[in-house]
Amino acid sequence: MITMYDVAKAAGVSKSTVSNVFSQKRPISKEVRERVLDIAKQLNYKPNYMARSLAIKETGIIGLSLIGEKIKFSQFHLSFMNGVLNECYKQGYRLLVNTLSEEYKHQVSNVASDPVDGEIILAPSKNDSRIREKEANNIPLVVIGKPPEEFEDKLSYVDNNNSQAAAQVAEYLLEMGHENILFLNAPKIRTVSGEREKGYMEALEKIGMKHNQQTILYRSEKLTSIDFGFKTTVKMLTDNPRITAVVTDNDKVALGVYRAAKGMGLSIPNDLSVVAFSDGSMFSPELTPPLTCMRLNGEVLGSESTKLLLEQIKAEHKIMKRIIVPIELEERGSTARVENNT
Amino acid sequence: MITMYDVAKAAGVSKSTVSNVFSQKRPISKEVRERVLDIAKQLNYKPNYMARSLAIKETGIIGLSLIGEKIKFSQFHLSFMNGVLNECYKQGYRLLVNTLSEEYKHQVSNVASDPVDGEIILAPSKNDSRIREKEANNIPLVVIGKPPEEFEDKLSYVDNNNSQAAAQVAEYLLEMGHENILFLNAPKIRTVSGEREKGYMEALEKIGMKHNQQTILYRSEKLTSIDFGFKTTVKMLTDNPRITAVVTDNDKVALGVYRAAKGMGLSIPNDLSVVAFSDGSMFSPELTPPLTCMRLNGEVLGSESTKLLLEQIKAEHKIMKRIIVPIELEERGSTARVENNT
DNA sequence: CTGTTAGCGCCTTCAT
DNA sequence: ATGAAGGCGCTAACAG
Repeated sequence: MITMYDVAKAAGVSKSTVSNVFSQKRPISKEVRERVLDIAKQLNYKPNYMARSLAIKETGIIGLSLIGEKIKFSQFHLSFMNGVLNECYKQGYRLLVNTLSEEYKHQVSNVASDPVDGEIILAPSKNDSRIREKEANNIPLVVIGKPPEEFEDKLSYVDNNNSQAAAQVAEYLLEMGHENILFLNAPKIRTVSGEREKGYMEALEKIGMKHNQQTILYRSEKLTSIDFGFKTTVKMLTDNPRITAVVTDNDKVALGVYRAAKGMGLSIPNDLSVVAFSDGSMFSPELTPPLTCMRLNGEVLGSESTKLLLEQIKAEHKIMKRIIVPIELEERGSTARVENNT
Repeated sequence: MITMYDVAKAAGVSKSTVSNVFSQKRPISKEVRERVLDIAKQLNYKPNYMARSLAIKETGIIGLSLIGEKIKFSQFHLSFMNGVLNECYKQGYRLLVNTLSEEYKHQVSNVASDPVDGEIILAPSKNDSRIREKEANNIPLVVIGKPPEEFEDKLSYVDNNNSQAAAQVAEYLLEMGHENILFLNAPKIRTVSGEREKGYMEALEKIGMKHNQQTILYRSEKLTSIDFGFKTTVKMLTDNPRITAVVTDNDKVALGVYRAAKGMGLSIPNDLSVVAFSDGSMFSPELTPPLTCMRLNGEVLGSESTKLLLEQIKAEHKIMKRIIVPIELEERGSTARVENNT
């Protein structure tokens, strides 16, 4: 490997001169610079990224920590990453996708700091070791979604108006005459599930409805979204045929609901209305009619959180900001009024 | 920042002992190891990634070099990344998504090596500076798609059977009676466009058809895929109404074709058949009927290329392999026989 | 404007 | 099984 020293020697200058030619941190006479650059090219020299990072204590990389179903990206992740990358690109940062499992991380050999200047954490859980760890090491952090309570006043986050959105869904369905609604919520350990439940219940209580707790179910992380949607719907609709609407955590769960409805001979939206929290970008021939959704905007979440993180990385002192990205109801074909003649 | 030295001092041992506790490169007595680990936890110590990488000359990171439309990921990229990440995950590597523009890279300050052990390069162009550069620096490389000719015998790649697949499309359409076919190919600088053209033309010539060169068009990188599909279709079908089929580079181009057909009052597939090279995962209400496609398998491409790259990184000597992932025709609703009574 | 001297935090010989 | 010393390639602080 060819180093700065080789270039310096060949050009008849000192290492620091070569360093400064590349870093442009101090003025170098034109002739010297050109000579150095010329020799560097001849020798095919490139400054070593790691050595540089070690010296300046910056990596120019931000991390994105995802925990997906079997680490598979969904449409939402895709939009999100597009937002993140776009902003990284503008500001000259790179993105490290972090999907190393907790399990793997606990191997001693791998308990190392991450090569990043900051990190975006998606879908925090109630006792998230990722947050605890980064926070302890003073690594700039932006969380997507509501952080666990103990951290809520300590870090920046970008979130949707989940509570309010859930209330809106409830009001929307109630207004259309639905009284027995099945809510297939996110896994209980995700902070988002609590937010949604809160808004949802408040809306129901506001109109004096004694809502049966039983009809809010939380996905287990052991089940895939599709399975959860399918199995739960079959079971619940069999037990309680008066259910006329289902609200789901995401579009895959909704797909499971569609399949269940089809299997049970129920028509959407005539017999069953479906609404999903989703970025609305999933279309599949199976998803007919098109899914009414509370439309998350993955790309905006991605770009906003990245801006926030980079701002924090560059800032002198710690700053805290919260950004709420509103999600709105997008009515498509999967919801309808309840027929009076039931 | 707390370093190895601090831990060593607190534990009453030497730096190298601490180092070996973490790296497990040489045996350490149980008591010492536990004491060190204990103190490390108390002090919240984590080995520094950059320092470690500098010393051992490994990063544990692989790079993925993408050049998309405005750096936006498509469905294909998504599947591809899922394949890559899955393999990274299994083998304990991390993924760096590299979308820094050429333009940006040319700023002197940024002409630095990448912090990766190897790189996957997507969609090579005929004179790809990315390949040239990595190759010159002896960085393990896997290319997705056919590399430029000068490198074809020098590096590993994973490709689809593009030439053969294009021939199959041609035969398929000819067999259904189509004689005037519009081929909206990939940009000319992408090596894949040549591959496809080759197979396509051979198939046409085989049945003795003098095919008019004019009907193969290449997307300009200045146009978005959708615009290219739309504008070209409108123009070509206006000039030559006898065209009964369109083959497209990807599903977004196909979407443009659908829009054009709709605008011109043509029905798909009755008046116009459409086939796309696509991973078949794009569905949108606009894409009705479902698109017949030569189905790329992004996930397999991703995982195979990653396996190949990691194998190469770990290998003692340079190895070269080629992997061909077949793509097959998936007939859906957008293609039909030509009516005889034309 | 340029050179010299110390590190950055870890790993790696070579000792013991 | 453990220490001590030198080096990975670069930057930074101080000189001039």
